[in-house]
Amino acid sequence: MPKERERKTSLVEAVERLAPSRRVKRRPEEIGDRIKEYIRAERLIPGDRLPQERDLIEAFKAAKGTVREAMKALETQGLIFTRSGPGGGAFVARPSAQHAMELLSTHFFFDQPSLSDIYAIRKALEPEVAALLAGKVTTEQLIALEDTIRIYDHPPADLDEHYRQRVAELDFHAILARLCPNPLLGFLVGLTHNLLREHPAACRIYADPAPLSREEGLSFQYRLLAALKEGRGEDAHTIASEHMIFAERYMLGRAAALA
Amino acid sequence: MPKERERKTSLVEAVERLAPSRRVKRRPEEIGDRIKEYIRAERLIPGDRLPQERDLIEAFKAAKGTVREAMKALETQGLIFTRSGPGGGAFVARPSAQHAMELLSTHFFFDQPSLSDIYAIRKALEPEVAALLAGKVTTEQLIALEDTIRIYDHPPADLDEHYRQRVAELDFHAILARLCPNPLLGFLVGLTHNLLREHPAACRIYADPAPLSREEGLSFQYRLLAALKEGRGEDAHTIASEHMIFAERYMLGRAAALA
DNA sequence: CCCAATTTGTTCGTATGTATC
DNA sequence: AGATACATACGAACAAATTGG
Repeated sequence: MPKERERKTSLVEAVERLAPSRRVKRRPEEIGDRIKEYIRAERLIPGDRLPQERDLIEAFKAAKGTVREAMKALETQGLIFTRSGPGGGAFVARPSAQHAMELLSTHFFFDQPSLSDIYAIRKALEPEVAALLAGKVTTEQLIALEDTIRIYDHPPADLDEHYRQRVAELDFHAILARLCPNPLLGFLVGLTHNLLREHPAACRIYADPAPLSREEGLSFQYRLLAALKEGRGEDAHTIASEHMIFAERYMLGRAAALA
Repeated sequence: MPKERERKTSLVEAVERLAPSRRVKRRPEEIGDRIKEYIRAERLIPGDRLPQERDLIEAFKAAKGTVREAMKALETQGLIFTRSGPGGGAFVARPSAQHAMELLSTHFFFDQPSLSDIYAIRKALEPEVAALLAGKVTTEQLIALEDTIRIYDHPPADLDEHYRQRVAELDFHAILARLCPNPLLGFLVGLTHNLLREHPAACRIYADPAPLSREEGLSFQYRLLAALKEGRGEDAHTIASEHMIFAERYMLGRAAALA
């Protein structure tokens, strides 16, 4: 394994090259930053393997626990993951939108945005998603969307199905967000869905067997699907916008009724 | 210190109450989640102190290093911070938007959104900020905004001032985002600014002494300020929207010229 | 200014778990 | 099944930082 040796050497070199400014940070932070720089400098991509724990310990002249804390921080940031066993070690991770959204949800741990705060974003962004997607949805993707609608196109038999239907309605929009050609836009819209999913008021509404006007809600999604299929971007924008206004009014009304 | 004792007891109880499902997660993750639940259950708020390392070790029957890895993960998430020395320990942190955005920047480590991806968000969201803010900006806040404009209301003397002017232009919008009564909206808009600040193409544009049409850009901000002052929400929305369209066209044009 | 107490931060040696061959 | 290579967890000791006398 000469490749392994080269990499080891270059890590040590990289470490020694950037030697100064000791002790301005705590050791694990410093090591974590160095490893980040190393990933950049070596142009490592997701799936690539990092040096072994043992080698990192040697390169940084740090204890196992310290290196492990540094790796833990990188793992929490979603930058690496680890596997044990032979051939195991730390690997560069592929950034996952889900992981990033969970990180953000701890940011809203204390002051959660209100329902109308969230819907202000949805009203502004989801129409853009719809407009971007018009005429660009493949047949399979359309089928997936229709399958999702089918979950909630009929009255629920029990409370459990009722809940699953409400989740599926969010899923419909989440699928659109994932298909969005603008990854940032898709990410932000997905984030609003995540915030809704764990919003206390929204959870109460979803769990409550509400007298929702099924036809009115469904008609938006059917019309949206048709507009997407036929590439009518402006129509898709308008429909999505009306849908969001409708959904917000419904959610705020239910929240007031339950409170 | 009876308070300290109660808290300790309730941690142990909380740990033992939720005892099942061992070994589905790795130990530090499990401990980290438990501590999060503990923070929720005890209604701890930013500034409150968590149990000492020693007590956590005892409560979870784990080794010091394991607990430290768990705390490191929470610290990385921006949920806690630690101090050493007497009276030190782990404390619940106040969520910082800056920290959260830095976490996200590692998510866009590999595939950065394009300039037009970012401007698609800005075009949709910044007008909303402007509309929300109309008539709600205090005199001091208006002064701060005017001070920022004054940084770039005149031709730059040298390349360095030119760069600082471009940064100040973003700052103007960042100030508006911070003032935004919808914290989620403010956060997301601030995120787009952060993405721009570290976007390679945007950095090149900012560093380049470009022939920008100063008057046209400035007129947007003066008109916006007037609309905000006089509470004309719809006007503010329109002006911000036009400004974003103008800014995007400018940025895309410069990017093409530099590439 | 230093000394002592307290609490986190770091190190080391060892043992255990886990996946691969 | 057994050997190997790796991460994971443990426990005791020591170092550094911070506070108050």
